[in-house]
Amino acid sequence: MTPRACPPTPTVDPLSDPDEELARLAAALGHPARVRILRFLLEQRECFAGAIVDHLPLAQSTVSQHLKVLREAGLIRGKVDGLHICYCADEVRLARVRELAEAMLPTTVGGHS
Amino acid sequence: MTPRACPPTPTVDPLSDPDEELARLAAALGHPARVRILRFLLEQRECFAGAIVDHLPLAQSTVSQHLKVLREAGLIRGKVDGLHICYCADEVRLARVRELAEAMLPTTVGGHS
DNA sequence: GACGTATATCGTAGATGAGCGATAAACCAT
DNA sequence: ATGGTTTATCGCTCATCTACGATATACGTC
Repeated sequence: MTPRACPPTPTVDPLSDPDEELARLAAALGHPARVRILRFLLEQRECFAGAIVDHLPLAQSTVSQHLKVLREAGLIRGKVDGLHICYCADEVRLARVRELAEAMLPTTVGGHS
Repeated sequence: MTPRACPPTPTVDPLSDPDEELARLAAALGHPARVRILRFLLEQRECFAGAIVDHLPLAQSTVSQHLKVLREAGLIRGKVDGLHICYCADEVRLARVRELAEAMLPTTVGGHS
């Protein structure tokens, strides 16, 4: 019974170089805590930052730092909701990750004979 | 007329934690030079390390370092061929990246109405 | 064996990242 | 305005990453 999905605010500077773009996205995913945050957000659909802090064995400031990295990569979005900040995964952006990963692999592994 | 595909030697310690696994793979992809190397290898199907060095604006030792990171992540494999070392992308491992990325997204973004 | 070639590793300097506690900023309630 | 709550930012330390030149290792040739 979550109130609402976060509003669309995907503002990431559009990289001209696709290698750069993939590298940046991958780097943002390159830490287990950030993967956990992302997975948690996808499970919960959305939640306050405090819930994420409670969910991880890290200090509040550290989690906030990881959230910043994910935010700057465009993978999550935050919306102020009174005292809290409501975070949610940016599924459009995640789809882009998938798209880039799929573009790297011309065909599925299929026949390796 | 490439001599042969590299032999299968995918020896990466099997991580129990899928978050860790994804984070490690993403971290290996988290540098533009490494993305370029990987894309180059997929285009060329396989090539000697020297060709990769020539293809990038980096010192030989730096490229060798990046190759090591990719190797340790299991994303590429190297086979000694006389004086050279023949590198190729490990498509099984790359498929795993895709698999993990897809598992993160329960459904495609599809309907955003 | 001596020499040239190809690749990896070492050593180092500078940049970036991870983690924390402390503090600031923004908000709500009283 | 004061005080409590939530999140972001600062300052710091320690570790890791990136890049390079120099050197080591392994191979093929002579």
